[in-house]
Amino acid sequence: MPRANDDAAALLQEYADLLAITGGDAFKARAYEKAARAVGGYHADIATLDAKGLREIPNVGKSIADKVEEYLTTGRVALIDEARAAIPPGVRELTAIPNLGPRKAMLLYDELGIASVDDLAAAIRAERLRGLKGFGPKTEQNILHSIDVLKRSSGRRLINKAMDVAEQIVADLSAIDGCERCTYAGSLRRMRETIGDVDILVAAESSAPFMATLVDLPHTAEVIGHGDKKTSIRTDQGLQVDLRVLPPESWGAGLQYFTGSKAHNIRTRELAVRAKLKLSEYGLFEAESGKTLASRTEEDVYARLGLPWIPPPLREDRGEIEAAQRGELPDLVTEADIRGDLHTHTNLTDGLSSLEDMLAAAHARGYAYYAVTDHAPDLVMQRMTTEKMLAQRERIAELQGQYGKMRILHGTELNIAPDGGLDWPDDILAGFDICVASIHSHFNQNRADITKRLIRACENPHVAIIGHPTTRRIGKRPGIDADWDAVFDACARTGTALEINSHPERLDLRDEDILRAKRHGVKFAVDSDSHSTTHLPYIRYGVGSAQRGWLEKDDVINTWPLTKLRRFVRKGGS
DNA sequence: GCCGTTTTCGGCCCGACTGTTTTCAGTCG
Repeated sequence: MPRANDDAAALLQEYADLLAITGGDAFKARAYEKAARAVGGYHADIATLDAKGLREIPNVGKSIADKVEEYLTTGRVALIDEARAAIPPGVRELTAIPNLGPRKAMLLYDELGIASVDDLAAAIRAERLRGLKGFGPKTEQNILHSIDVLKRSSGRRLINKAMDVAEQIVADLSAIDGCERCTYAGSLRRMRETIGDVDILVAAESSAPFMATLVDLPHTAEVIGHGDKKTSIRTDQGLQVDLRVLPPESWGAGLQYFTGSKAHNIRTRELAVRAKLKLSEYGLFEAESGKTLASRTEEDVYARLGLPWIPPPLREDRGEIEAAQRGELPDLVTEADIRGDLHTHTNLTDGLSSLEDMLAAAHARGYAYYAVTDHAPDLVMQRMTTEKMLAQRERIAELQGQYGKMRILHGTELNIAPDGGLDWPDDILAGFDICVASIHSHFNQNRADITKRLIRACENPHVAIIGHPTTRRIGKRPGIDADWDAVFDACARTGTALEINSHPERLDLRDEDILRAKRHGVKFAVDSDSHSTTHLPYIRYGVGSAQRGWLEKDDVINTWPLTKLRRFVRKGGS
């Protein structure tokens, strides 16, 4: 279920944006931004906190605690409502365009009355921005391109947002009398990186109580359609949810049908037709007699088609049918296989939680090992120093053994400079248990330079993992342009793992990249890149991507026992 | 607006890049 923390954080962030747009005190805006981040990543559910508890959240003082409390009791904050009323919502929307910040958004609104992304695109095409201070031809082109990127991703949600909604609805519907089965299907069950709408299935004799409950849920904002077999609603966050209630004997066929993908279902239906059968959401039937052959479970349906059950993340018609027919489906890695997280932060750099809190949360997840990998000095804004790093190492040595048998690894996330160089010289790097190296800037280098840059990082004997390799941010920033086949070759040759970063905004590498990299013999690390204790569970989404990339347990280095992992990290050195 | 102390106000992540400008503002990480 979405925590109140997320809603409050969004509200505080909105107020920070509004302050920045109206040109208020920049430090005040920053204060709200910092508070928003802290509330969003706070370990406790704010709905359970009193005024004093709220004040204990870092960067939350009296004024912001009062506003959060007002939100918790009334559902709104008067001051934020006022600020919102002063600026059309479309103006804030403009700042979602990369390289267009609050000042330019406000200028566009003040000078030209532009109050939406569509307005802006139209204004540029009508050449109305000519002569506007700070906007030249290059900027116009960049904005148009960015709007394009934005549009292409619009309408789809990050997987964690859709998952929160789906899991809450499944819990609500499962509690109703007469509910035999209930789960989510569709692209969410296939663990796609973004979700268009949420499909919920229920197996029950009578549909009415489920339909009625969905329509009356607190987050239901609009009823799109309300029928006997199907009801569709839109949540207050604009996410469409379709509920289908199936007779229990059709559960398996329905689940198979509504899980998709469309391409996979076309293939399974073709198989049916060739066997003189008919496959629908109600079951697998003999074409002539109409006799039901299978429908109660997915396993039955696949078996009657001559196939083993196919895990949903594989159902994209990317060769899974053929592999299933040959009995060569991969034995996919699962979340339970993950023995540790190899890329995480603390509040020593830009994390929100303390070292001790992160370790306690990692231990609670049952990890056998856990790497602390704060940023290194080249990311100047993080103000890391060699002294701070060494102090952290000492502290970790003290804490070793205090979290059951979990081994704490001292690592770092290095910054790969434009020339492929790293923050620290080799003798310092040698002191770490594990080094992740990632690109954080200069995304626009040409393909040849980026490729050389990544390969040079791989060739460093201390770099075990390339973090978020493409640096993309879903819906916000495309990935860097590299000769990936050359990079994958270098990873395989040097024994450098590629990260599958599990943060829902990154999911980097993507499933297609993973499939490609695996063919080069690359190993992978599924990491959370946690900046708060609340981010550790994101690993499930990285595992989802790994499954979509057909990875097995042995492909993922953080499923390995520590001794084997340590051998890999040494890259053939001593 | 928050924080930390120098306990009552001054500092707040800092540097680089881009596209604009003609010396810099805005944006980003």
